[in-house]
Amino acid sequence: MADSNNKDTVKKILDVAESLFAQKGFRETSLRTITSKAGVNLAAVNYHFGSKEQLIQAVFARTLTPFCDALEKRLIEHVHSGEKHYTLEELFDVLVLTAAQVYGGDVSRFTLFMRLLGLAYTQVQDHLRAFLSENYGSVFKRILVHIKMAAPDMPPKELFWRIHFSLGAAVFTLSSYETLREIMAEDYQVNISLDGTMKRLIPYMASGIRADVID
Amino acid sequence: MADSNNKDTVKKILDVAESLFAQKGFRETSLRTITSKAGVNLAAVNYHFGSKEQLIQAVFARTLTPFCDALEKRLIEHVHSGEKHYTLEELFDVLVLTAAQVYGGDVSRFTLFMRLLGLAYTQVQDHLRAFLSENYGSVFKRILVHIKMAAPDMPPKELFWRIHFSLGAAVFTLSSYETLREIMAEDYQVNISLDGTMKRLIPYMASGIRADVID
DNA sequence: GTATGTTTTAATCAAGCGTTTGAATTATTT
DNA sequence: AAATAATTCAAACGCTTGATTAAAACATAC
Repeated sequence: MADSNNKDTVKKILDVAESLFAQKGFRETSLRTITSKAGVNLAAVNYHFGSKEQLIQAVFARTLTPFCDALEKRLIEHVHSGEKHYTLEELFDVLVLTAAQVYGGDVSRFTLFMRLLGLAYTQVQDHLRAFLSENYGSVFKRILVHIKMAAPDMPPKELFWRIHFSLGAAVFTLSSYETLREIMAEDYQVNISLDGTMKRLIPYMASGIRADVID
Repeated sequence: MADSNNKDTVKKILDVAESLFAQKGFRETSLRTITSKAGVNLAAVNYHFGSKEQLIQAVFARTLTPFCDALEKRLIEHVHSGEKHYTLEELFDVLVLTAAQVYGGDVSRFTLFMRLLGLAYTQVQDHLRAFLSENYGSVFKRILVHIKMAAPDMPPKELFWRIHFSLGAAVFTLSSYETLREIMAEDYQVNISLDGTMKRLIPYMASGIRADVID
């Protein structure tokens, strides 16, 4: 079993696929482009992953699994610690911190992945949606519980909407981060960081969620 | 010149293409699917529009042109009227009203188009981005001016970010409106309307944009 | 050093794509 | 009614796609 070479090929494919999927989308990235750019044979994808669909899922799992595990651990620990509920800002901070921890400072890979997450919402990949909800749905539900504790006075329906508004703001912004960065540099002569962008998102989302309910 | 039949074919193609593009994306919708569903010949697209790319642009133009014209007219009129600047809420209301006017109550077509707008951001279609910015960039800039008047104390960079956060919230929410509606009905036994959703977006975005700047 | 299982390779397959073509059909003009 | 222009049609073209195959190369174990 040539494990060293094996892992090389698998990793090379995952790296290139992640990058190309984020740049072009799933459908518009061919296995030929991936394998040639990774310097491996065309058949390697089907050999190591089974199919293109399973490669897509593997790309998500590689990042999502450690992130969700780390996040779940933090959330559970906080409940067990007996400390006060998170505020919205604290909760969002935990998300950002956990993301930073998992990515270990590799900003461009993080933005790449946020783009992928955005694509997962907008591109038709039924197998992906099923895969994500099956494997990571429970963590999402756990976050929901913490948001509800942070905004106890908000009517549940209203809260539901505003969480989705926030999700949209975050996914949309982070997935088009590279473009926005360029515009920012051109129009405002300012270089912004990903960290800074996420920090800016937090007060926006928190304030939006807490807005007065008119109804 | 068989104009009546011509317009029929053109309209049939546009209707079907709009719907399919919104459901599946541009790349994953083939001309064969469009033409067969529209009941016209495969070659009709290339005959009437020139290419698939130009068909995509035509789908956007059909809705965007009347919308932007109507919006521009309203904004200019308000400036000339000498009344006070719009508040953020009033400005967003104008956007919603104009959209409703252009769509004339056809909610499903409106949400369809919002999905398309979301796709335009996330799918790689350089020709589309160029087409949109060339034809509708001036209207976008005009809206920016009004937002700046509505939030005069906000530092321009911060405002820039928050506008994009809001754009993300709106596009994301409205483009997945149908799905959210189903979840809402299931989990909360409530039927929500598109109008109601947009109305809910307004205080969220306005409050988010006005959040305290920490810097 | 031979045997065994794993990985890589090049070639090929069937299917789907956007586009083009030239003839047939339909509508308009004279 | 004849001539002309616009539209529709079926068929084909060249190309790219994901997947499969059988042979070659490689690593590991005995």
